[in-house]
Amino acid sequence: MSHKKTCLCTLSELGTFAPMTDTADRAATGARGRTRRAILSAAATVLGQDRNAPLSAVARAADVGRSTLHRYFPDRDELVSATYEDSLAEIGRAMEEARLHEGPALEAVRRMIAAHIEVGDRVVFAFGDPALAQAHDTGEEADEPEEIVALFARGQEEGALDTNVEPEWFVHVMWALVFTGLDLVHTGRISRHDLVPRILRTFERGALVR
Amino acid sequence: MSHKKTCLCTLSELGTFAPMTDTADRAATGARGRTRRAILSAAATVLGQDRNAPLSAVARAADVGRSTLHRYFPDRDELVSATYEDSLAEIGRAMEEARLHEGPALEAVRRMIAAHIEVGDRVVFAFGDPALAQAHDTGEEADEPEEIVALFARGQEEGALDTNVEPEWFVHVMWALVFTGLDLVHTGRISRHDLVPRILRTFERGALVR
DNA sequence: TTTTTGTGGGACACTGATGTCTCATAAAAA
DNA sequence: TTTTTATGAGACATCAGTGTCCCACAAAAA
Repeated sequence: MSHKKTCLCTLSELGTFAPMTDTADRAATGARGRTRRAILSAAATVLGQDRNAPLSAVARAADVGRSTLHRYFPDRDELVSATYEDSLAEIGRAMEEARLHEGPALEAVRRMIAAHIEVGDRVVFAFGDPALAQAHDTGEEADEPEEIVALFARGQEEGALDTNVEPEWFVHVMWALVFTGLDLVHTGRISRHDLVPRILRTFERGALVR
Repeated sequence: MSHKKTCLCTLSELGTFAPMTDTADRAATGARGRTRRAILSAAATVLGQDRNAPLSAVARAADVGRSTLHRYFPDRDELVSATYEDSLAEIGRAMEEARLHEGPALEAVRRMIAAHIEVGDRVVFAFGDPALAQAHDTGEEADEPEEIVALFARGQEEGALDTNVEPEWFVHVMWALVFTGLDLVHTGRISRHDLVPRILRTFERGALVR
């Protein structure tokens, strides 16, 4: 405590860490956590719409100063990374609630699509840009989430889904419908209420009348 | 001809127009037209992938100098406008070849989707960014092309397509599948050969097995 | 109270993209 | 040939976005 002002070296940075919670882990504390979540949420929304939006736009949407944003995420890359990971976590939570392993696969698919719409902003951000998924995850995995592919595969095994295509194709088709649908809602062409049933109908039965 | 060097005023710009073809219309002449088309084609491809790509990237893709690009299209907006109009024209030509008014609507839809894939780069550029269509066209029309909406509507009247949704919905679903499919081809996940049949199958019959 | 923490507002230098110009050089037309 | 046309390369000023600092202020904790 006595070296606070006498120390000229980079130890002054310790002042930034010391106030952290005793558990010494991430900044989940009241004020810090709230600000952090506000920034991550705003980032997903703003950068999901326009990947090249200026950071000032993110700060404005999060209702924080640009200084504060840089204080939490030093540069753009770190913000994007953190937002990506946070989005995956948020989506994962929604998937858990959808209980993908329970009941018939077809009904699980319906719950999953509805869950995707609920966390639409995160989905658009995380899966809307192919370059993102490939940049993170250390490039080892495919960019289609395991559990989703598995669910579609189960649907095929149960004889409910078309087996003429790979389950990965269904993942991308679902994303495409979700992106398009959310965009139509944003631009006010269709109501949010109609979105899920419409996507489900088209996804399952296509455009043909029977 | 005698005022070429003596004139100091902006009439010197006439030197740029005088060499134009006698018909005094657009620059469709050999060299000029070729360069112009090369730039427009490259712009559709590059800007379709990344709307914020630097103009130097467009110039490189078109195999012209950045100076030349600016000579044809003074600023970014003019390039985008010209590329948009050119893309619409190119797409329109593809639609004509598809003969949307002939035969059963369902078969016309199949020809139309195949035609979209053929001019994929233009489709991605022109219809991939909602803001584009809304910025041009003097904002009066809807951004779904008349003829395409009409074709889907005809499909509904003929009893071939689902009448529970507006024909405009089909337009966006088709675009979504085309964008996704082309992206999967670009990233080498599926072969170009399989693309059209796969999109048609999913678009018409959906994911359900029957 | 005093001290610590979180914050916003500027000011600043730096960088990449942009748009304008000039000049030299080929190719095409006279 | 000479003249015109189309082009690429480079220099240049400008601008928006970025990242870094510093300072003052308010809320929370001591």
